[in-house]
Amino acid sequence: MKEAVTALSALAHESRLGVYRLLVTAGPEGMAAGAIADALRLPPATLSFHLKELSRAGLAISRQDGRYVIYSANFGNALKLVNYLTENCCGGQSCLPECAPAAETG
Amino acid sequence: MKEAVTALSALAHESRLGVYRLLVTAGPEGMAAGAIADALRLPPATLSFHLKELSRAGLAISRQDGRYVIYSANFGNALKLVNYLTENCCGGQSCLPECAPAAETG
DNA sequence: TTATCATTTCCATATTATTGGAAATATGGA
DNA sequence: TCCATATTTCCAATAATATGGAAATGATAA
Repeated sequence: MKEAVTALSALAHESRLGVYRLLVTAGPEGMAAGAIADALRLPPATLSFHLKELSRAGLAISRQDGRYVIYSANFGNALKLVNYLTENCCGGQSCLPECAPAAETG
Repeated sequence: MKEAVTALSALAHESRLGVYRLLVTAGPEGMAAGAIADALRLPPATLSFHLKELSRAGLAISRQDGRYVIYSANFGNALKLVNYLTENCCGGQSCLPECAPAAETG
């Protein structure tokens, strides 16, 4: 529950939802922070703040790649959230199948 | 997008997420505000505030029934939100089927 | 080491959300 | 009408969150 609230709070912001959706689209290879900033026209400090929120909430993962920090969506946690929201939706059991996001890493 | 942020904000609170899940469990017949307050041990003014938020976000629907105001989950919008979050998750198309919540009303 | 680029931290400010008691409003019954 | 019950609005105190420039940190290459 606390986890779900944290994840929902993280997504409940126009910039962060934009970042999250961009990362979902980018797939497992992810995007560098600077590329995200360019795409969404956010100042570095502001983006960094939002990326930290998404990471803290378990919705984004970062890895260092040279001078760049690459962010990618954490598909597993995103789907845990979706399942949590739809629990009991269709009479007790989730109406959603497990989603298998592309497993290739990088 | 604005809609999604509003819905996520509405769910991004422990009390409101509790109310939403209670309503999902209650199904289309819904629950009176007082019964929700009892179940979650929330003072009337506080619950009213949160119910208004959920309604404003399109996640709950209210109807008057005598002296009671009955709230129920808006399954359609909840699933629109879920689909929005998982768009492009599995390579372009949603990996979720349409959910058909019990259609009986009341 | 020095220069350069990428990202994060610091910080003060501004904005918005949350809380719940008390009063107001709405409904139905006697 | 008058009473009891259900819910909402009012309000003011409190708390949490968002913003972005400037400075600091981290990483690489020459």
